[in-house]
Amino acid sequence: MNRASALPAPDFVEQQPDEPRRPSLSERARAAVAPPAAGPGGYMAGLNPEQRQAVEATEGPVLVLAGAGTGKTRVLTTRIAHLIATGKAWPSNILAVTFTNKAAREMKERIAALVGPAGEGMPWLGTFHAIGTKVLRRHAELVGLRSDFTILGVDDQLRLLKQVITADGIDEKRWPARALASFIDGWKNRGLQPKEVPPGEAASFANGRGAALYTAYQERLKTLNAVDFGDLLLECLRLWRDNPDVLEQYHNRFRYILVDEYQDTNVAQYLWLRLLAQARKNLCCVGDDDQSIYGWRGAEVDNILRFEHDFPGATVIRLERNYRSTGHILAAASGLIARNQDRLGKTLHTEDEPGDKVTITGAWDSEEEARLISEEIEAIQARKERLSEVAVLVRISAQMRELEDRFVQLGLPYRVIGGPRFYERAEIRDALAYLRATAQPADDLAFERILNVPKRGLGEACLQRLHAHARAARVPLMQAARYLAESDEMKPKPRKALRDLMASFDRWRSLMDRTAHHDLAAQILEESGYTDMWQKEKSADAAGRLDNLKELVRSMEEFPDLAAFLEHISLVMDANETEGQDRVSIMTLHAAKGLEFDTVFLPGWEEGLFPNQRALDENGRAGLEEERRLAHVGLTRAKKRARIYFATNRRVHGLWNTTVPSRFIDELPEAHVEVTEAPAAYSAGRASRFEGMTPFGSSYATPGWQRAQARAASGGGFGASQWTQAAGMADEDSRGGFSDDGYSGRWGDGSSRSRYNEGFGTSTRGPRKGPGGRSGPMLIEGEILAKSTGAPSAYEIGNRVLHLKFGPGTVAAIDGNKLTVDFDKAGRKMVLDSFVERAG
DNA sequence: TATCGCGGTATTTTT
DNA sequence: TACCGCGATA
Repeated sequence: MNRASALPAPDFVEQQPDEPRRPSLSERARAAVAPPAAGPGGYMAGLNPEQRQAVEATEGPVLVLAGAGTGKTRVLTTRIAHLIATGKAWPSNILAVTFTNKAAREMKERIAALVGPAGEGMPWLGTFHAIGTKVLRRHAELVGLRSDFTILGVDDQLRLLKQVITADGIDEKRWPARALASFIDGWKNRGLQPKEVPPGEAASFANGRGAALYTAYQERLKTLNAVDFGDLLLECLRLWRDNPDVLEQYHNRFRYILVDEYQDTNVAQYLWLRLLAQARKNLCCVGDDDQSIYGWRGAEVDNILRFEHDFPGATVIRLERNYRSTGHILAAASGLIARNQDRLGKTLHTEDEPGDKVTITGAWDSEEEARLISEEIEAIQARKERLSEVAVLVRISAQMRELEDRFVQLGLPYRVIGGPRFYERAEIRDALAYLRATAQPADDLAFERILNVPKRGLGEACLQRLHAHARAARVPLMQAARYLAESDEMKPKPRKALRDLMASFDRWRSLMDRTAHHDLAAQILEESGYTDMWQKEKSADAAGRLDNLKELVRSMEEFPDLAAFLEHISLVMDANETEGQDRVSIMTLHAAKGLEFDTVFLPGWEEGLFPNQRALDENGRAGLEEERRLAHVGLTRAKKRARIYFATNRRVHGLWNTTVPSRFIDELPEAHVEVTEAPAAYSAGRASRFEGMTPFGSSYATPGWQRAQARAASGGGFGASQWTQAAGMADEDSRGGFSDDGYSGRWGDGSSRSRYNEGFGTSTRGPRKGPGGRSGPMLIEGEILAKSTGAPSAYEIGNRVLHLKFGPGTVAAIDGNKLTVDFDKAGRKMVLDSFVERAG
């Protein structure tokens, strides 16, 4: 429904690229009727002085350092409105770049709200990649492509690389395609074409074959008329450098350039912007060096740190007034980030009240941590606060599972944000491959992908044969297939399968101009046996996949034809957000950037996990600082409450490890933080306050679960300082040598750390198997009972149901709103009926 | 050609 | 522990 507006409108009515576009009639009429007003009550209303300055400094290079919650997007959108309102530029003269489709969409909406109805405004507002695509499609022939080039997803890219590697006679097991992909991505991020790769780096893959493989890969892409994500920027650079006249067109067109999240730009993007901005120099970059968390993906904090140097005479404006968080939260976050050396430095302040202090809570293990969090959330729920204002932000997705398990048991509604993107999902890419193969018979990658999906007996052997023939005859795979289906080179069975498949493609292709493209898509998925394949599959996510396919078909209606759909699909499809329901959000810290919640839970603040050992090992101080920025991002997501947790024991790759609280905890300014008392329910062991609290505590003779209780009870007894003392030795080491030694023992390799944990069993097969062991099930049972309403269930024994996590199953017994279900895959479980739906 | 079981591996992931 | 990808099997 709002997907229509969610997808950037296909730009069918573009003007000629040569001259700056004249405003359309409606644009002129609208401007005449309702000019946005800058005065009181106008678009400038409510801006603070710095924000206003950022809006009005239209000429020359401008860097807006916008701290978390300081109204960054507001400035950006108002600035665009201002440019338009003052007649300095038409919407089509403004280039506004974002990183995500979501950000682009939001900006579009907000601008529409400021300057007038949506519709044709801002044709050049979009992601780097979307705009790069648009540019390339216009000048494709100048970089050796056709304008209908396809954009490869990561999986296509990997398959292609695998082929390239094997074709070079290299053992793909020793030199995996994934590794090469990350090399190539790295080079592309830095704007390097194959011949520009430093020899030393090229040598590090497959005994010096790196650069050659990169070259071969690029050649394969050109043959296939395809590009990968990196090329969308890289090819623009090549285009503009080799064709000054084309670059000049864009200089004339883009009179003002705005960039969102500048701290996340990589070298290629920097070069891209510099080329475009060099003529008029009206470049406005908005960002926050303290929120740069994508260094590992090629983002260069340096771009923002060097801005004044790169663009001489730049105006730098700092937005430091925070409109989001209460005082203590902001002060805690500021105190933490102040420890970073590589930063331009901002001091956030708020006029809001101090509010609650940031809390720190220690838990015995990750299970208890999940329990404490879920209990707090239940309290929030009981207070009738909205769950959509609550988020749990984790460092790594592996942390999510325990939380999810817990939430499922309690019946707490949650949603996981992130995960695989809609268009990256296997079923979507398969469906797209069918459509591509139908619309573009020369699309070998697409054809190869679906040749044996669903299984039709056309396996590896058949594919090899097709390849051989295609290569020999220099024709696309599809054509080779057609030939082989008629020749007698193949055994009867596969031959018939191939012939049937080709007949199907012919039929679909003949329907293309007679059938609505979305109906055709549905028909293709049906007749190819693809939907059948998932219907037969009994796994938990099969139903979801079928839904996704339906969603895909539905979203096609928004486009005029198949070609238009395929052109835009790879860049703009978003995960279908099931909004509207009141749920707790669980996501990684990375995914949380740009969001805000009343209450934010931050579990897992432990050395090794957060800051992450690997980040430390691989990037030393820079890695540590990026982790610290991540912590800062996490804290600044909170409007009213931020709660930090750490667990003393956590299972890593299946082994139990004893952990030390994160150094970030000790780095928080004490005045704005409090260490929580354990909830009354767990105060049974209060006396044993000093037991079980250190990683090498004396209490290991006590059964695990008892220690957990004691530990929780003593929660308030030891502040950060006590921890520092208790864990002093480990702490010192971990601080000293994060890049090479001391505590370097990689997490999960107990060897070098066991000296801190003598007798404790750093890595065991489960510390909690003592008598009484897991008191868990009992407790859980109790909770389920407590929540049971006793109301008659809507289900009957024998009903087929579908569960969020466990997949399809049959109801075996009913007790109020509790169901006992025999799941096809997961076995017998007891679940709340609100967690299942009827399976058709 | 499909399936089983073994071993290796295990951050973060805007496009 | 859990998953994935590959090689050995039927």
